[in-house]
Amino acid sequence: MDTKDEAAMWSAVRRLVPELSEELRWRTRILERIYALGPIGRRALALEMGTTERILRANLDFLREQGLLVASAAGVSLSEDGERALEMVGEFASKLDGRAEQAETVSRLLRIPTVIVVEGDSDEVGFAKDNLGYRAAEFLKRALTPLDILAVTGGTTMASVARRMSVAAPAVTIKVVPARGGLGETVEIQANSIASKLAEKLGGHSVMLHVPDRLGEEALDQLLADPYVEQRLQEIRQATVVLHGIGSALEMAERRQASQSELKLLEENCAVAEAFGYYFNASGDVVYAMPTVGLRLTDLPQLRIVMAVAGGGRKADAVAAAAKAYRIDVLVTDEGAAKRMIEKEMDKRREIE
Amino acid sequence: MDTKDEAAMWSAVRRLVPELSEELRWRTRILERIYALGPIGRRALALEMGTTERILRANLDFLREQGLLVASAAGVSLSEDGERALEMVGEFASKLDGRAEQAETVSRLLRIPTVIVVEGDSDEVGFAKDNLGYRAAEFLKRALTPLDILAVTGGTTMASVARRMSVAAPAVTIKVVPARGGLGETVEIQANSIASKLAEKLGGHSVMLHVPDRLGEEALDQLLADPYVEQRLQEIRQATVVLHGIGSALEMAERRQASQSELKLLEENCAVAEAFGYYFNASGDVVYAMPTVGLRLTDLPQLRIVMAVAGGGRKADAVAAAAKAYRIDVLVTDEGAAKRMIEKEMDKRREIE
DNA sequence: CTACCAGGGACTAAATTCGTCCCATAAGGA
DNA sequence: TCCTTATGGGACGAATTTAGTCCCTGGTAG
Repeated sequence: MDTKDEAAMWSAVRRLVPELSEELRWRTRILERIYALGPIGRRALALEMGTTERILRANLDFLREQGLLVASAAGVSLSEDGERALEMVGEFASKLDGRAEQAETVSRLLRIPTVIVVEGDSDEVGFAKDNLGYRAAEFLKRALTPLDILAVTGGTTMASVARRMSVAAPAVTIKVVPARGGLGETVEIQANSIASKLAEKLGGHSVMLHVPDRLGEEALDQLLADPYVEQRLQEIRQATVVLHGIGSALEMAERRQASQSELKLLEENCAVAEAFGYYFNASGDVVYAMPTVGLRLTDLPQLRIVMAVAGGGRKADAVAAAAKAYRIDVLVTDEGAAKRMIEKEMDKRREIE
Repeated sequence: MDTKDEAAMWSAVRRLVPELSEELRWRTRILERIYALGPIGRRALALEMGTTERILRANLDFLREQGLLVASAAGVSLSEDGERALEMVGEFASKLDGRAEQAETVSRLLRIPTVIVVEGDSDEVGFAKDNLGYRAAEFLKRALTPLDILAVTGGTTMASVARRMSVAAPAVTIKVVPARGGLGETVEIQANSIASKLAEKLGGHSVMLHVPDRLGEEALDQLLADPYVEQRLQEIRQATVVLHGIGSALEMAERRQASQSELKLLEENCAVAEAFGYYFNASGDVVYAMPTVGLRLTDLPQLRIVMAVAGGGRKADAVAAAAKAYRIDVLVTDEGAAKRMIEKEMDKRREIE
């Protein structure tokens, strides 16, 4: 079994028993602490690890039952087996902890307060994008309050968030709106469809904004004057939370069948990222704005939470650029993207020195 | 990481979170059944899998939450992701289930009602013998009643059972006796020491039987006439449960520093197994009995439970021979031994045909 | 000798799991 | 077309497990 298959298998195992990795990591950390702090008392260890005495006790009892540690008058310490076991799972555990480290590093480098890194690489492993959706959905569900108005964009990543969102308690009745008009994608990954699906799962309701893609200037003006569209835009601008994807500029332009002149413009201006219909260069400057209606960049500062979801090594540059362009409060990404982001940023900082 | 390291790592992981590998296996089986039985109802599936509706329901809810299966009016069926996940963990799960299969095969071939196969090979992986001890101890603890008198033999395997026995509720006050007299081993693995340790863990008390190893005929007779020894033997013969190890004949003879004539006798008679101080050939015939006192082969039929613990590929022949020599109710062994036992027995049956 | 912290026991409250019914409803055969 | 049947989902209380809190005895360092 080669490495990629193994990664996929782990992904599947973690999908089947997610609490396994949590428990494993937790117990490994306990063993590590005990190993480091020699014979230590239950209460002192609980304080050290930020948990309660009783809850740690259950774990210690179990580990002792398993013969991994021994208790003496001076406190608990690792048995011979315990040291061997710790050595064995050490590599594995550091992998698990690695993601937490990545998250912190990305958070620091891109100045994004909350960063969640899921395992895998959306460009390679099939599960990764799904994990992305799952974690994003979980976070969103906890973050939303009944008063929130949630704006969402389109794309396959957003679609997976909607797909993995579990049905919430009926107490939450949230309004979900598409952040931008239709984007000429297949219907399943349009912002409208995703808003509708999310609203259904969350027990709220959604508002549609149907505008034709690729508007001309004069058509846009007419549309904005339309009272129906006007009202929808009002609702969209009242959004308090926005969930959006970030795309690689050229891939997005291609997917939207941009004209030759547009493509040329993007290339000339070194566009690397796309979000909300805006294209950004690596420094975070807007180099092109698509002629469509909806949430504008200037609306973002008013929002309570700006949440971005994007994964895959190929999107690393795009995410970094977007983070420079506007305020992102929460980023859900994957190992593949996180790794490349860290590498690139590190390189850049070295150049400056 | 090579295969052996990986096996050791898994061993450690399972040691740290054993309940979750059980969960993994269980959930995988659920997915398998659903995959096989197409859309199937919760109640029908529960009946099929020998569990209750409610308990299955919790699992199904979880798996649905994870997006691995979808529910329709016709019942639950695997989602696309579910099929992929099942394929991914399939190999892994079959490994897990492999042991259960081995156990059943050994049970059938050797006519031992209860067979438990633990992972690893005691001859190779350091953890295996410990696992052996753990599972044996767990089984024993559940099987014992307060009225039982437990007889134990010596050896490193028995020592690991005693070591891994957890402290039982004080309700159980069991008498533990050594099955045979001292066997010239180091003190930690003598039957007396093990009986003492087990009694301590179980909250019972133990009886010692100190007799010198390597008795002459006349000394043996004198000893048997001694009223103190007489009384101890009475207690030993009243044992209701016996826990014993099985040794490879030649290794045991060497360890006990057998004389040249004894070694020659064993070789000539093709002795392969040793248990309770008796040596057996491959057919299960007694070829030599050590001159010591304690439980005799003729006492075994009166016992409620005869429990054997032996692992490692090198002991496969010995276990098979012992199973032919006397009644074994419960065998705790490991993958290494089970694998070789199955191979050998299969070969033998093929020869007969 | 004393003061302190250790592990382990014990009891209670909270949370979770599990057994058991019920129901509206879609599927499938007659 | 209707009727039987089995399905998923809801609900609720009993039973079990988990977690908070306090106490006790005992070893150990100063």
